[in-house]
Amino acid sequence: MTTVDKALSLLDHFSNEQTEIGLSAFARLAGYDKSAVLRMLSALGRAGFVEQDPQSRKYRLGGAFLRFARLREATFPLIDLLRPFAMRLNEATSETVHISHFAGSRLSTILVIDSPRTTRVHVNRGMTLPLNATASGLCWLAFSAPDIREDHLSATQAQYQEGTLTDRASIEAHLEGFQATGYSLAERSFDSDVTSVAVPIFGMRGEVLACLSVAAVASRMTPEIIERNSQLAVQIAVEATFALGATPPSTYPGATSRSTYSGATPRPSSPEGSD
Amino acid sequence: MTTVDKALSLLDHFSNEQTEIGLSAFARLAGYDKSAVLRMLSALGRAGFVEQDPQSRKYRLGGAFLRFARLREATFPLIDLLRPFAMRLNEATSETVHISHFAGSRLSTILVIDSPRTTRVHVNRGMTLPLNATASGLCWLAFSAPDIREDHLSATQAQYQEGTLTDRASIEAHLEGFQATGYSLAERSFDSDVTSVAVPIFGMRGEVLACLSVAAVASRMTPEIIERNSQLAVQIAVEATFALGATPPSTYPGATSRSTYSGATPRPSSPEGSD
DNA sequence: CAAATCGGTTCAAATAGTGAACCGACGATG
DNA sequence: CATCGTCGGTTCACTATTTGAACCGATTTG
Repeated sequence: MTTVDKALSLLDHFSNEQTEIGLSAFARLAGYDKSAVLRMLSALGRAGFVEQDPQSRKYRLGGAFLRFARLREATFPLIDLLRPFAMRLNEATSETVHISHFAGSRLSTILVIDSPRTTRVHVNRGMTLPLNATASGLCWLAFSAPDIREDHLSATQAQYQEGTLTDRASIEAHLEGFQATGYSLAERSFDSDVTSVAVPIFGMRGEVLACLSVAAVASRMTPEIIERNSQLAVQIAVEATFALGATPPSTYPGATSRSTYSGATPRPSSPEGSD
Repeated sequence: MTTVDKALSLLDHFSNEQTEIGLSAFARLAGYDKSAVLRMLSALGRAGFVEQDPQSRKYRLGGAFLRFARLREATFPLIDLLRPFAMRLNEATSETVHISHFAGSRLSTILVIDSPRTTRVHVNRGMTLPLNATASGLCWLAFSAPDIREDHLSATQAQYQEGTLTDRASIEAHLEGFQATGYSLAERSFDSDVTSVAVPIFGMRGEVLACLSVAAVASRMTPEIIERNSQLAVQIAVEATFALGATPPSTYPGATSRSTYSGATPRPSSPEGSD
């Protein structure tokens, strides 16, 4: 593990719950020596990746991320390209739809379109999703390369609800089922009132670029509705994969539904777009 | 300069013009050894800050920036807070308004609201602005701390147009003028058809958090219009500073116009927000 | 007011980074 | 179709950077 790895891993300790961290707390969290952490934070600060609150002397994420995120979307406009597909799925299901993306050893939500219903699931943009407890996480595991899957299966899995999958054998059994059907399902597994399905969007090398997910209040999700929503999701995800210039792997069950492709109508970028 | 500094400085070679860079090109651009660059890029890749195109083997910015940018805005919602002020200035002037932010040794545009007119200035979100040639850059220099200003004045300044300020003496002379009036002015200095004014928004320690700028087709910007737009900008920037919980430094000329403060109405976050 | 904790500094010891040389693969060029 | 140049990536002796225990003064806490 290089010094750069250590420095960058410091950033992983920031979260929605923990937005500011002091030097000593950082050293404790990361398990590095205080002087080492200070040197790394200074370097991160010089680059604008962290900044220090002048009052409290605590560190928080820096403004450089705004620039780089913009540049990243200019380079590879994932969110812009996928938004219209998420919107179509949202319209077709009237449920909250979100897209998550794996980067830097986290699966994180990059786009959310809320359900129009009065009772609906709220998903925070930017939220990190556990791989074993959410439909998106299980989807990512199921359709990723075996060696990548192995890395994450060997880690211990947190239990969020009674029905959360935590032991390796049952997770693997479910993953095989998801590979066969083309979508993943998580019933009251992360949140006790939420049932979700998720489907993979593939990149040009057959890797899972993102997961498209429908999240609904669990009581609404009868087997029939689950079936209908997942079919819609599979179909739209396959279209999204094609729109990205990729093709789903031949092993992907939804790949046969290419005939239903009716042309995507992505809009370039929301003029009102935030950030 | 630590290894972390070097690794992070690699990212600065990405731009809107250069979105993908190969290993050897990187080594040449950065002036480091190829093996060192490879090691640093690998570390950046492990953290999701760069990713490699599987075909061309070139490197591009990674997906982790999406997560961190979101987290940064959750921690410190600069863009969300400033958007309503930029919109008010846009409505009051009917010109393109943009806000720029200094981080990681770059001044970069974080928010743009286009003019409604048929001839208007287009500013790219995410664009890096030269300090000596734009109203925003000059504004940032004029109202930053002397030692920070010194660092950037001692660097050589690029010439973009005939009238671009490049020699240190005349830049400093202009900065003094801007400090006296409270706003900066750049006439046909970066783009030959654009004239801009910019004003500082201050943070809690009196530092320049962001610059608010009005950019217009140069032929429209008569001295009277410049005067009017800059007065509006100063007034709104002072309000924005107060809305951030800060107060402009007592030396700032616009600070006296506090009486005109009529209450900010920031909306929390655009539900249609992109990214 | 004493004890604990904070952010930050120091320096000898230990570890990680460096870079010239080298590799096979690929694409132009003669 | 052989040659040359360049590509991404690897190796390893040499060397420069990182490490962490001890220490500092300033706050915070009991």
